[in-house]
Amino acid sequence: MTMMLDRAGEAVANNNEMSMGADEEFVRIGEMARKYGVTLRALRFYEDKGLIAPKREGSTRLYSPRDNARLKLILLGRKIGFSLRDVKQIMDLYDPSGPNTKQLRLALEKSEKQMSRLQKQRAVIDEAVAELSSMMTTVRDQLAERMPAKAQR
Amino acid sequence: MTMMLDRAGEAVANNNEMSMGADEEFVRIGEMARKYGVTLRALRFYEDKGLIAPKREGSTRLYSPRDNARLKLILLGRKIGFSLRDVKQIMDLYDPSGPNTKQLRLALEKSEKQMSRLQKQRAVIDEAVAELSSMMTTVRDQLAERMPAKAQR
DNA sequence: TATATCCCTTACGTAAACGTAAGAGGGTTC
DNA sequence: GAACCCTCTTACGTTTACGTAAGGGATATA
Repeated sequence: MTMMLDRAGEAVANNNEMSMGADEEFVRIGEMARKYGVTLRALRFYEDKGLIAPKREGSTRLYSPRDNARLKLILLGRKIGFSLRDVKQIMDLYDPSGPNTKQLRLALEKSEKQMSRLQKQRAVIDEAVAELSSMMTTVRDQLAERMPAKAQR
Repeated sequence: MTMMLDRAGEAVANNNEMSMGADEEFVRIGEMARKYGVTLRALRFYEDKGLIAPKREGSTRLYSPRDNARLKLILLGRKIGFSLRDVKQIMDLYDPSGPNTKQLRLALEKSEKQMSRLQKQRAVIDEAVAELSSMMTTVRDQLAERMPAKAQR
């Protein structure tokens, strides 16, 4: 039942760089997790799926601002119901030196499909709600019948 | 890709009872499947899960009108988003000789919970739709920027 | 008898996104 | 130096409702 993340300490204690160079922009997995409200497992999972690739310091992951941006995109994708595969396909098209037209087109295409899926889902849910509430009425009535004129709660 | 059911013939051909007694009310799995638009696998699965228990003639399943009613309930349950477990728990409370108050209560309780789940789901979907459509607008704009004044499709 | 239909059981496969356990390696602190 | 805290890898487990394949009877028609 422990589905919470590690609840890391302030992670201020662990800082290997004595030089304190201009690399405060890199954060480790724990901070990343807290920052975005995801678990360590999730971050490693995304990496495993090729969605993000933090640099390493030994075996420790270090996330750059760019990695932050990628994670934001991942989470946005999840929020709108994209699968990780979808997100990856779109991200894979990213080219820092170009208009990224293809990427944008794919994103738009997938978005349209997702939009219609969402509409359908909502329709299904609405139907379910309708059925359910009519059923509840029926059940309540039946319960009422089976009860002497007592408190109806 | 063959997710269709067996497309059984009219099942009129196979009728073992020469006597033609008053048992036309019993149907075999194929007819049952067609009648309710489910697969044979599904029917067997429900049975395996203890949701329905057709009588047997040898090894062949024979569904009574009562089994029909049960299946209807199962499908209704599925439609409103109940799990098969939920449906079973409710069905298990059925007592032909009684007011079935407990059953009705449980059904109502589960219904209320399900209703709130559905509401939440709808909220999530609505959020997703909102995010998605704003994203689509952005993407479209970016695409427009990257295009000489050509056809916008 | 060959072919078509229907039925049966057993049992592995599937999808998605992680959860969770196990065992172990640093660095820090009291 | 024991106790913490953070991090790592490997790898099996979870959820739900069937899909699908394999191998085999039974019946009925051509």
